[in-house]
Amino acid sequence: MNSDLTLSSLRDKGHKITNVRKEVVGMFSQADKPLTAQELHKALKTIGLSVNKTTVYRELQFLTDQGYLVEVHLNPKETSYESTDLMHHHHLICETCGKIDNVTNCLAKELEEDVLKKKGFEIARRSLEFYGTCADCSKKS
Amino acid sequence: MNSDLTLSSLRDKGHKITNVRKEVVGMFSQADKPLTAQELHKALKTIGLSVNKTTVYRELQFLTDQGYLVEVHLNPKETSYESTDLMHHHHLICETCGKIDNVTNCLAKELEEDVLKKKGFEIARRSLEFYGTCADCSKKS
DNA sequence: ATTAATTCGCAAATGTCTTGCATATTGTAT
DNA sequence: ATACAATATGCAAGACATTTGCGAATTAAT
Ligand SMILES: [Mn+2]
Ligand SMILES: [Mn+2]
Ligand SMILES: [Zn+2]
Ligand SMILES: [Zn+2]
Repeated sequence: MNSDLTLSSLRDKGHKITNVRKEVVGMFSQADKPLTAQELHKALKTIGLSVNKTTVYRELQFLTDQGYLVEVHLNPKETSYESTDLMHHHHLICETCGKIDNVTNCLAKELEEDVLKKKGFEIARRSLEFYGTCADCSKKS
Repeated sequence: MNSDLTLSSLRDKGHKITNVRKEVVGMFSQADKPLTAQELHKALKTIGLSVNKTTVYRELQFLTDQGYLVEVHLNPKETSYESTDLMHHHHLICETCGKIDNVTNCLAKELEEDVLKKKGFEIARRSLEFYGTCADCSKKS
């Protein structure tokens, strides 16, 4: 548990609880994949909370600044975000259907220590994504 | 050698050799880090070849389509490119000074096979970047 | 109910990247 | 050298994600 993305945590830190914040926090708690500003905006509208896109951007900025979310760059078009509460994992991105799956195994620990200490480079964070074809899409071809 | 980014290779494939193409190919051959459209545009201007930014974008698109370059997404702001001729490597990105270094070691292949075959996911390409503080910047702090 | 701090909506601006179209350049055939 | 077809280029216009300014609305505490 990296930061505890909950309303009570936010309240404890003295942050205001707005309708948008409430819903966004809920969505990230339940999300099984990274979410973009556009996706959130649409999802909020769907549940009847019509909010301005700017507000969504500001909320993402806020939650990221507070350490509740991290940016994930899966494509060059738009930034995705996910909760920092999530267990360490990497992404499997199907380039055919777009589905995003997770790998919870960590593939890089030895590599990090071995190679990077030699360079004197202190790793703060890593980004590892696999692009390819998911099982479902493989069958269909 | 993945694709041979040279003028003769381009000629052999029937592609025209323009001044811009000549210089861009040269720049990618010598580059020790991924380059962005903006960086190329500036570099071309510096050597006295004032070309429109659109042309730079189109050249990058062209060389990527032909398999000479690959996109690298180091930050959410802009896309970088590098030659596919380069030896397999990953990036060390210093978040303090912006310097980009390479790691030529690769992830344990077995791990990829082990974990991903279980998911039935066929890996086409992987993206691995480390963000942190380089040796130089560590010393200064 | 007051009030201070924060958030929201709206319009405008940024910056990257793309597209349409007319013109210029390249490589090749004559 | 000339003519031609294919391709590349410049310029203007657009598409879009993301940011910013600012006044109005909302939140939480007094
Ligand atoms: Mn994830
Ligand atoms: Mn590289
Ligand atoms: Zn798929
Ligand atoms: Zn540095």
